[in-house]
Amino acid sequence: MADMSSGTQRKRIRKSPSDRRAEIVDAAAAIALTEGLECITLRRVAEQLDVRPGLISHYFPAVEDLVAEAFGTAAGAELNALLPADRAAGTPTDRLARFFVLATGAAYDDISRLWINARHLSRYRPVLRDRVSHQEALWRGRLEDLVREGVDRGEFRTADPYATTIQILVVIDGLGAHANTETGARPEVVTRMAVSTAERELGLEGGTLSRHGAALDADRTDAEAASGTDTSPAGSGT
Amino acid sequence: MADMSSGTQRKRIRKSPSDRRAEIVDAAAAIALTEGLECITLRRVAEQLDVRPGLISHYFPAVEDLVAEAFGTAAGAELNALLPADRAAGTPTDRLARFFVLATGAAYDDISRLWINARHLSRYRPVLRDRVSHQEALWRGRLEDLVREGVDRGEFRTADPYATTIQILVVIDGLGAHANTETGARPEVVTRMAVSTAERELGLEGGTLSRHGAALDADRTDAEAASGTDTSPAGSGT
DNA sequence: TTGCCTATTGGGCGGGCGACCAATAGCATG
DNA sequence: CATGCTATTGGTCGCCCGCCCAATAGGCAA
Repeated sequence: MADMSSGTQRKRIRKSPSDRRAEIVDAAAAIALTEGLECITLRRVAEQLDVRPGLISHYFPAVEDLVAEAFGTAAGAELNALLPADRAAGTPTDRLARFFVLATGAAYDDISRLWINARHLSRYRPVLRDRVSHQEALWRGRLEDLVREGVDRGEFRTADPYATTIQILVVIDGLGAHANTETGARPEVVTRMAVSTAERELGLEGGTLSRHGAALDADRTDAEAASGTDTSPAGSGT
Repeated sequence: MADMSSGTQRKRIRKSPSDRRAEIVDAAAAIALTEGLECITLRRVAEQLDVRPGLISHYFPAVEDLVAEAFGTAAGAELNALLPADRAAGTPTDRLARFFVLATGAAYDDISRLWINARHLSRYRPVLRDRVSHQEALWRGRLEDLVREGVDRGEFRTADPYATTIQILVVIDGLGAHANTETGARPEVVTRMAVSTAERELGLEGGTLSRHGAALDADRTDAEAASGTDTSPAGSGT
């Protein structure tokens, strides 16, 4: 215990490459969500993990790769939260309603910000652009599967599940576009645009999804109140 | 003509502050459109105008102000191109149809990119954020006026012109979100989403705006073929 | 316990950025 | 033509960035 004052010489902690790598990606993903993708710098990530910048460089010789990886992790985690892959989580209608509840609330703003961020940065960073395209395909695919399942079960009705899926996503993107600038409140009709589009394109009676959503929202709120909020994807401990 | 080889010592050209300032803003706006807002740096703008970086600094002590100004100029010019302020340019239906032709074509991609760029950068730059909000208000206002005029003339039918306007803009934003990443073609239904939304929300028969648009598009193409493309806002010489 | 492999450190290099300032030279004015 | 105002220059400063590399020390295996 020679020196316990300021962090003059932290004891080195040696981890397995795979653990360390995962740790770095997670830290970068957390930074991406809270501060933005351009804040993923060698020094910033290193500081977060309390290691030296060179170490980050060692695992990611090119930072752009880390940025892309971080985005993929964050977006992927959110996708799993919004549209769980397993089919046991309720009827298509229930799951779609849940999706809209989560993707329309103010809690989705961080994700909107991330998408705007990534789509813009894609202009300059090819590796990230590929990742963004990949994630877009994943989101689209997951939602399209849900739509098709609903059609198969007779809950939804659409001639072109693919086109319907894209239309829903376009509206969601449009609603999220203002996450960094919006100030005032929007008319109810606008807030409901995503749900309305889905109901219209899926041949559902107006209000169907909203009603399911309201019920699910109540459940979700109750669960959170009882067990603490653990819906967030990456652990942003302090 | 003593020295015409490398630019060893360019003759100074002295301009009036207002001229120079405008020149700087225009150059910055051009850079914003072609390369992105983060490429508006003292050195880059100076190079474009063939002056020294210090001069830019002199007119804009804080670069952020120049960035905001440049965005405002570019976005404002585009707005005037899409939705001319004067009411003599045809019936509301015609003008709205023209708007969609211009705002949906591939030529609009640069503008989409600019909006994505600005909305993202707004996260970090307050001055820019204010400008973006202001431009959003202008676009919204201009479109809303058109909608109201159409309602007054009995061409459109909507209970809430404001909400209708926002819905149209949300769809346009959603369609433009992928300007940096999109690769393949989209289903026709998706491409037509903006027009469809407008027709639905304005109580127009399906296809009304498209038909007007097709006619206008033909005219526009003819005119361009005859007189050269001069629809672009900022002169990007060379 | 000893030794080795390698994860980790510490430091340095070049580059681009915004900001600042004293010196210079256009150009209108008299 | 001479003079003065000021638009413009040229250079510097500090900051943060990505990238690279030789030296160091953690911790598992022998």
